[in-house]
Amino acid sequence: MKGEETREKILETALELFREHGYAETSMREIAAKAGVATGLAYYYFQSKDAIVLAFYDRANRDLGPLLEAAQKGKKLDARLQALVEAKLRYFAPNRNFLGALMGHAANPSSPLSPFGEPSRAIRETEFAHFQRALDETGTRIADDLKPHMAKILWMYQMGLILFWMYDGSKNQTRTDQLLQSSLRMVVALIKLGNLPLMKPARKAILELVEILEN
Amino acid sequence: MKGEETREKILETALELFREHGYAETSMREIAAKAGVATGLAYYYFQSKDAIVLAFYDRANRDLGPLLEAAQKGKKLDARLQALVEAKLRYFAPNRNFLGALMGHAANPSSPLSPFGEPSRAIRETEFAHFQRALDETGTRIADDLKPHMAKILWMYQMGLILFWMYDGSKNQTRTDQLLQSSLRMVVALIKLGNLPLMKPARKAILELVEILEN
DNA sequence: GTCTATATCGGGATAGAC
DNA sequence: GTCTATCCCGATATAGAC
Repeated sequence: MKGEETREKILETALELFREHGYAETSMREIAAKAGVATGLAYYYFQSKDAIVLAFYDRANRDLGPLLEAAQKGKKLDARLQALVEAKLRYFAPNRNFLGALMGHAANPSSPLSPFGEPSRAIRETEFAHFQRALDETGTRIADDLKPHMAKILWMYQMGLILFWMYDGSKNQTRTDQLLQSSLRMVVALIKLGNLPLMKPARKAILELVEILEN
Repeated sequence: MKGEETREKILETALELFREHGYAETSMREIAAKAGVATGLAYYYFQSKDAIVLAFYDRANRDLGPLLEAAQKGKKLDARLQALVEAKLRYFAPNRNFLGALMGHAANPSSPLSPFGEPSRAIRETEFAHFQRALDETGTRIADDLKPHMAKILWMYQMGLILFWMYDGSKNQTRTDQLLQSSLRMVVALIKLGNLPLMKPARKAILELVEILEN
């Protein structure tokens, strides 16, 4: 067993243990032992425990490509957005428990595990693109001033939903489903409303916020 | 009363080191050493490193009492809200660096350090009360359906601002100031707008969200 | 009740030999 | 590429001094 195979074996074992016992509760020693390698070797392939998570993000991003592709079929914006979010939640569902622990780092953009940080930039960009595509292909009309930011706004909305889902203690995360339904209606309604000329001041306010948030 | 002094000494030293080197980078051994006590004693007074942070929250809450009191002077809602938020930011400013590291736990309500968790419930409640008071004393009119939730909504808004501030890399956190200005105007405008009868459906949507979020 | 000293455990991470 | 040994950390436990 060499190189890439060993790496894969370690990653696979680590994720298994994360799912079973949680992230913090799983030690590198355990991972190495169960994978049948020395502790040092695990560190040879992954600089840190965090790095294992980044590898997981990376794989998730690759796997999600076709799934999100398939979600881009609806004719209407709300259907697309719902499909995009649901595809993601479905994919991550088996890992929901340990992902929650990781999202603890979400708020800190300088944490390597934060979805807002540098290491996950590439992943984030492909996600923006999916939202952009949903907007474009459904012919959603958006006022010129807001247009360049709308995909990012939707992405942030999605992150909020995912965050909620991770800590949703309700059975089968039914509360997340409710939230998705209600909030989605609101979001789509707001996008439509936002086009009215009389909403210009509101758009300006939102724009101001978005620009401050983006640096 | 020798005990209380030692406790204070350890807490003070810990916060100093947290400010200087960050939370994760400071060890209990260091804290004890610099405080001139045995490691075991630090654990005698604080069950864990986290417990030191909780003690800090606690003291902050006591200290903030009079400061927030003083902020409740404005005649208008926006002035009050701004004063409340600014008082808090001012108080926490010296600890901004290490607080950022702690907020990493913010998203996880089951973390003992999360501002949304059980251990900080008491603190949270007094904060709600301050927002409620600002609403009451400025005679802010709020539709009956939203009324019971408005203080909590404002509290969440404030937490968002604090979160932004903690990771605001701009000089003197000027971007936070901007964000406070722009967002505050929006919030107040929305509260006023929300009273219009034609906003009933919007209120209902918000209410739905708040109720799902509150369990 | 307050405090020191020390031993011990399992954790993340590293160095260096093979 | 792989392993063994080691380091420092947070945390726990304990024995004993005042």
